[in-house]
Amino acid sequence: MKCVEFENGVKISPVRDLNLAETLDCGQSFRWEEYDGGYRGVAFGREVTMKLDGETLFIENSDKKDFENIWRAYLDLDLDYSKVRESVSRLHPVLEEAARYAPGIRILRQEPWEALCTFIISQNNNIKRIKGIVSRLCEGFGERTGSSYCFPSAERLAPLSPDDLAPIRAGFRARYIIDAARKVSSGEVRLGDCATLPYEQARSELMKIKGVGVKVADCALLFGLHRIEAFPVDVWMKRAMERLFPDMTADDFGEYAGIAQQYIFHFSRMHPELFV
DNA sequence: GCCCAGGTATAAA
DNA sequence: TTTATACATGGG
Repeated sequence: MKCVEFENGVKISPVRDLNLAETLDCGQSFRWEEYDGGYRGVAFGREVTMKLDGETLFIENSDKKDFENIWRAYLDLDLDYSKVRESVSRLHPVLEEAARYAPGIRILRQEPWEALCTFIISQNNNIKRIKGIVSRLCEGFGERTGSSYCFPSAERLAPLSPDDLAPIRAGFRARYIIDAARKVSSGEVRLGDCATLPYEQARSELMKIKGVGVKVADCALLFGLHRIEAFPVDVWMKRAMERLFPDMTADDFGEYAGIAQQYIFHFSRMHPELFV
């Protein structure tokens, strides 16, 4: 995989098993928008536009250093997803179909705090509205970068009260966001340690936060701390499990459970009629 | 108006 | 231990 700089960014090739729409707009990050034939968004304080032409990935408004420090890991480019698909496809024929349906899904390595916070917002909510709330949160409290705003840090939100978040219209989740910000910034919840703690302990650590149950904890672990063994089960997955995998439990999905879950989640969203 | 949305806290059985 | 309900908001 080679990375070379051009006027306004970097181009990387070859990049296989990546589809930007499937990866950036499949319900794991809520901060990417279609823009000029690609996707524009902010992560780790950098606003970039990503475009894909065949097996060449263009990251505009970036450089070699940021690619190595941020985007390489963000897009999980060092994991061979062709092998992952082979592996999970062996588990179940429906999983094979789901993986073949969206072979360009990759699990993002997002900022842990952003993943935690956005999935707190996600509870009993829909993706369109989650995006709106997250966008207002960034515009209202994040620092500017380029034409957009960074995700506000836990330290920035910790001194606020739930009422201060009224403008973002997060509803009952506002107090959960503040509780999370306080516990993360004070170190009462050691978010960084959740990358290496045993899985059950990492889950418990996050569930010290009000409004964080098993689903939100698993999403934060999977999308923010790259614990790909985490297996978030939401209402869709519950239905999919009952309907399509009645003989399997979360443990049967193996080391790539989180990735398998995302194939199924995306597939089930695209084919809701199969999940009545 | 009613129902639902990448759930969880709380109370009651 | 399991099951029912409220929760804020907005789109269908």
